[in-house]
Amino acid sequence: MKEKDITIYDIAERLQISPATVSRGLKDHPAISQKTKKLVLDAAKKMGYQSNTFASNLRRRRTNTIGVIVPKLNSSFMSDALAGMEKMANSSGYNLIVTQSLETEKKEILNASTLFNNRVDGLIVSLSYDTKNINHIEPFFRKGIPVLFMDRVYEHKSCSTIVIDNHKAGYEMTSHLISQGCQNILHVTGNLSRNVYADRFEGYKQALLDHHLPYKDENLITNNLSLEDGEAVARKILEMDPLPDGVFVTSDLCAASIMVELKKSGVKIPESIAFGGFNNDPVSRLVEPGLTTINYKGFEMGELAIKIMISQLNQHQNITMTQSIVLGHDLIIRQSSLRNGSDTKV
Amino acid sequence: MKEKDITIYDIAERLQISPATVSRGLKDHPAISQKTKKLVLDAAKKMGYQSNTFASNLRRRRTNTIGVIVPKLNSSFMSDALAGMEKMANSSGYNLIVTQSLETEKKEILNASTLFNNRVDGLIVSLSYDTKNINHIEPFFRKGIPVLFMDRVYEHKSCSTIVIDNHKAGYEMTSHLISQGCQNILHVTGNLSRNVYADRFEGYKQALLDHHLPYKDENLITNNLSLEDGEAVARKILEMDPLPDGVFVTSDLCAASIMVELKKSGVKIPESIAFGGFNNDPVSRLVEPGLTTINYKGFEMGELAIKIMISQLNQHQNITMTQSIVLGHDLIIRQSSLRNGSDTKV
DNA sequence: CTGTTAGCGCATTCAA
DNA sequence: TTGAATGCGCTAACAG
Repeated sequence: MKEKDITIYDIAERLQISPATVSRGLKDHPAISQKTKKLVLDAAKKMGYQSNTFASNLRRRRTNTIGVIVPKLNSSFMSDALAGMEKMANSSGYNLIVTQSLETEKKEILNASTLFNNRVDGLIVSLSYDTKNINHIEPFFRKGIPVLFMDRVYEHKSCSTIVIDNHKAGYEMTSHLISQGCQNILHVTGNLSRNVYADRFEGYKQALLDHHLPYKDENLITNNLSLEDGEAVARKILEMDPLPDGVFVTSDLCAASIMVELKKSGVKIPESIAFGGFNNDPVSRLVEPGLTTINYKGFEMGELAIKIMISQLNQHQNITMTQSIVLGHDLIIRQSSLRNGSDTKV
Repeated sequence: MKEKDITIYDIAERLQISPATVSRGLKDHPAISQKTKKLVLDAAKKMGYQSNTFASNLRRRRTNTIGVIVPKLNSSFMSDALAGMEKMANSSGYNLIVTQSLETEKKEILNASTLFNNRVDGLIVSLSYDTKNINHIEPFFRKGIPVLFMDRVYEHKSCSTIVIDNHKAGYEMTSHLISQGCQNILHVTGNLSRNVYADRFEGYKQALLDHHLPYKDENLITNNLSLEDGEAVARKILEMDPLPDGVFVTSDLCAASIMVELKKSGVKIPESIAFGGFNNDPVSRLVEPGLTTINYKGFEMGELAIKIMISQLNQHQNITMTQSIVLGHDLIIRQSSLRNGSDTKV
């Protein structure tokens, strides 16, 4: 510390008024004359005053900070969501402390504790792959700190949730593939103990059922949806007899990886195998053929998450109203699934 | 707040000892007997004590928090870098407050001020597109708060920097294209007032010079490197006469977008036009033909940034040693640039 | 409208 | 090794 911080006391002394008045002048306190307010503001600027957020937090018993726990920062969807959160939070005077669980329950628990100690005003969580329960969130409940689950959710009476209709999305994609003539559709997805994958899977099964197609266990493949997993799936597919005629992958990146690998072996897409992905990742536009996908915008979801959180923070603490929001999505049809001209955008 | 927080006073009362002793027991204070330490720790756990970070921060005059300003959270490189930062920070007991400038100087200034008020112990910055100067960082310098620039840097005596050798990378990519027979290479890049783009451009020019090829102003295109920009570039290319025989784009996403668009018009890649990108984005593996690119791993850069920052924080404040790190990169050669078999991996 | 007073919870003197 | 006392900087009561 080369220079000492300027405090409201310094300003008060310089202006020969009380620190309390300075404090009021700095904020938009109703009980302050325009004159002294201007005086204070001018002096503050001239003296290079910077408010000490900690002292203020300590006194006000709130931090204007929202804690975030996500599985991984570096996925297309999550980084979009975070970008949306940051934008909304920032423009509303909130800060974000961002943490990632790296898909492990252990780190998720650690992060929750850190954020709790940091007295975040609210918590936004997207669960890790292997989280079993939410005991680590209990302290927040006990203290009445709003908790919001986003995307990877856990149903709990005192939490808001924000998701898309994954069941419907899964149903739509599968139905679309069926409408294109697919009868033997592989489903490649993530850990089914997470709602997003479980719901999409249910949608997939329901669509088969409604179209009088059999569901087969061997058509379900679960993995981590990485590029490498995609290559492995492609090799697996090539050994199948008969080949599937459609593949529904709940990640565009993984889908693209499978496609590219299959094409190397001469498989025609969509003629032999039609493809559907999920997320509308940029890659879905760039892979060839263009990948049919579910558009599911993270940015807006992030913005909305913060918006709901802030509205909850502004309510009277005792009547916390939780909300369950289902965000819209849409099916974007590209070449990877088009085997005849008879389909329409949903 | 449904329950009141437990404080060290509550523990002290319960144990009939002083708050000071409790405070010592909770930390690893040297002057504390193992016996009372255990007593305190047990009581704390039983009572559900959670330390109040703010009070501690206020008292200790440090926050164990590092502020981060990046242009955009949601780019492949940045989210990787953030993931690396979060991991390293978290495992070292630091929190990250993450903000984005959305490529505008205005928001960057705002964010800097917020982070300053939050008394972050250190600041990591990657500059926005249109930042002209770093006056907004001055308060940090004055107060002796370590500042580290990452990737998009600004040379300043009291800042550490961490970059890759962009000049060399640009040189290598261009040389590689030349070695493949390209003689008329387009360069598509970002705002040249940012070091990363300026340096790559210089490398490009130097390579041309060294290979006795002319540099032409009309072969330089600057834009925001988005998918849409890529499509526009493709249209522009199609109108050129003669067509370029090589394109070096400093973003894989944009490069892929150009390639896809050109292929729609029947341009053969790499036969007619060879391509080189930058960043080793997943898309570079998935686009066809595979995109030759510069591998430049964000995750490690993020980890390293935090590591350096923390080591600086642990130094005595008066002898702050800044570091300038140049991280390695490598050229990954894929089909998009291969027009003969005579090249080797650099 | 402004001033006085009294903590928020913790960590560090200093003294014992 | 422990305790008492103090103040980090700010803001909310309360009083004027």
